[in-house]
Parts: sequence; structure tokens; C-alpha cells
Amino acid sequence: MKVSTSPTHRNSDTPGKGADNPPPGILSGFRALPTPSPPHPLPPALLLLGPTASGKTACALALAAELPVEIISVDSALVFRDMDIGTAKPDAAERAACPHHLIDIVSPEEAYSAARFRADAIDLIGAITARGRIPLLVGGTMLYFKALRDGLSDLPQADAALRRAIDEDAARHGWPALHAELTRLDPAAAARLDPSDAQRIQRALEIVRLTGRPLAESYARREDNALPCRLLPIALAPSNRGVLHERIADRFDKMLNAGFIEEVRSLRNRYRLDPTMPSMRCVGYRQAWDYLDGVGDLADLRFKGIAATRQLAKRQLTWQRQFRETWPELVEIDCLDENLAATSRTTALRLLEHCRSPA
RNA sequence: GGCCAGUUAGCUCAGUUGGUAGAGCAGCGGACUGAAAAUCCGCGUGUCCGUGGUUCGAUUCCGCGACUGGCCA
Repeated sequence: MKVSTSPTHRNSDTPGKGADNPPPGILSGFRALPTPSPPHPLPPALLLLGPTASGKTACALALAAELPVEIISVDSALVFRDMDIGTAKPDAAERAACPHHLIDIVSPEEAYSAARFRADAIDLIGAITARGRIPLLVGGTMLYFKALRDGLSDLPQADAALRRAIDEDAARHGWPALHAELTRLDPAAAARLDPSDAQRIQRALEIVRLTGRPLAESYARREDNALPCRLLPIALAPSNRGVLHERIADRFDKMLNAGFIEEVRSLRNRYRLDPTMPSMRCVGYRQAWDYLDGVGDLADLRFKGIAATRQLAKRQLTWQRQFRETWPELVEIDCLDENLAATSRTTALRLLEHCRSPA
């Protein structure tokens, strides 16, 4: 039914013909044949993704109560040690429910990355399935999910010294000047970037200088490590944005009451941090940093922190719309569902069932 | 009670020497390859407090009223 009612992709190949004249063989023949099970079927990995404050942690714990899962966090902020309140990190009791991975793995002085995530996640998926358990990847860092699903190109990793040099250049001449330099080195790459997109201009220059190749050529070199599992994605999405916004505000207030500002003050004392580090650019931390510097009062911090969280949720939902359009097996459920935990459990069991008996 | 200032977008405000208006923030939409909770792009959403007058035409000028703030009682 889905195939017949949404033929958008297939029709584009044969406009004016495909609708009333289905090509013989392709679909009907596939259905008629008995599907041979692959010789070495890949084990399943459950994915649970959703915007901030959508209830991912509660869902994950509901699944953990039912299934032999180990949780792999897919979250660029939970990786940082000692950043607990502002990241809504699962607490000790929650983490005792089942093993959790990729939480508290780097110092707030360090940087993590999508590439490290993909490598770490693949290692963990292998180890967990080898133990006879099911990996459950939970989080809201959508680039990490995309990197996991689609893989990454074989690109050089970040080069701190080179980035520092580029930053100094930018401070002197401005990013549009560096964009112009990129145009000389690699016109096609520069054309795709806005002259004020500092971060991407820097990365493009870094790659071109380190490889000596045009960016497109580097992108074309794909990493060759395939996934050792079959992904079963479940997405949480709110049926009503306003309700999600209320939840975000409530949660930020709870963080403030739980001592969030003290957490950030203490991080500043214990580590050598500056506001350009990825950890201190996290939602809430950046605003708390300004507050501790004397910029604005508590009401400003609250307003800015909540707004930044809402904006994060919006970007996450944009990713989810893309996933919805490009990931046929993705199942979406309303995170405002009163029985969210039960619904997600049923959905996960159904996906696993379907995965084990490919009919 | 009197005097003064103000009332324009969700918020803070600018502006129109009279031709129905625009910034920042918020919001909405989008992009996204080793920083992604990052970075960037696009979009103005409006009884210009109400009412009467002057005028071809009033958000703008004048009168009255309402509300807010300040000062004086």
C-alpha cells in the first residue's frame, strides 16, 4: 500500500509511464519469490532519537526493564564529565538499571566528534551483541545518528594548531577574507559555503590544506567500515510544539533549582575552560558562563537558556523531518502520548520481532 | 486631585517634516561530513491605545477619554 500510494521516487525515473504500466518483475516478482534469509543476518540495534525534553531517558529505561539492552548514549553533551545538571544526564539510579556507554568519557577541556562517536558506537555495538545483548542507542545528537547510518568520508581529523592559525587569520582579516582564500584554493567548495559560516570555512580550509585535494574529492573517499548491525530507528516527536516548549521551560527551572549555576561555577574552578570550548558552548552552559561573568541577571539567564533550548529542539526536529523522508524503516511516535513508555516498548518489541522473522 | 512623560510586532524600542511602518530579541522555515547542545541561511507575524476634529488623506497635528510611569499634593 505504501508503495502504490507514494510512488514519488520511482515515478521520477519514468515520467508519464510508470503509473498505469508497472514494469514487470521488480515489485510483483519480489513479492512472489520466497525471501531467502541472508546467510549471516546482522543483529539488530534499537535507535531511540528525539528532541530535547521529549522523554528519551524514561523511554529507554522502560525498554531496559523489558529487554536485555545496553544503552549507548548518542549525545554530544553527555560525553563530558562533571556536566550533569545542565545536560540532564541520567542519574546513578537510572544508570544502574542497565549498562550505559559513552557518558562521562571526556574532560570538559577536550573535544569529542561525530567521527569518534561512529567508531566508538561501532565498537560497542559489536561488543554488546557478542554478549548476546541488544544495543539501544539513545539520544538527540542527530548528526551522530546520521554519521552512524550513512558513514563519513575519509577526512583528516581536526588539527588544533592549524585551526589556531586560521582563527588568528580570521581575527585579523575577517571570515569573508578566508572565504575568498577558499575560493582561490577550491572554488566549488567555497561556493557551497556562506562567507560568514566561520566554522565550515575553517574546516574546509583545514581539509584542503592537509590533503592538498579539492574538498569534493575528499568527500568522495568513503570510510569502508560497514555497520555490524541492522538499525531499528524509533523517533519521538511532539504532536504539539507549544507543549514541548512548556516542558523545556519547566525542565530548565528544575535545573536552576537543582544547582545548575553552582555546577558551572565549580566547572570553571576545577578545569581550565574558556567559552569557545565545545563543552562551554552547550545549551545552558554558555548562558550560565555569561551570567557568572556578570552579563545580565538571573531572569536573563533563564530567558536565554530556555530560548536556546527551544532553538535546539527546532533544529533537532528539522533533522527528524529529513530522517522521516529518507529512512523508510523509521517509526515515529508522539512523545506527548500519555502512555509513552508503553507505546515505545510495544514498538520496540514489534520491530525486533519483525527483524527476527523477515517474511 | 494637579503637572509632566509615555502608549507602535510576543518583548524592548526606533520612525513617519501628514501618503497605513522597521530594528534587536523571541518565534517560524531551511541547511548541515572529525566543534553539531555547534555553525549558518531565509521569513515581519501590526486595529501604530480608544474616540471626535482638521485634512483629498491621520499612526503622525489638535481636543477629549483610558491606561502606565514619574514628580507635586
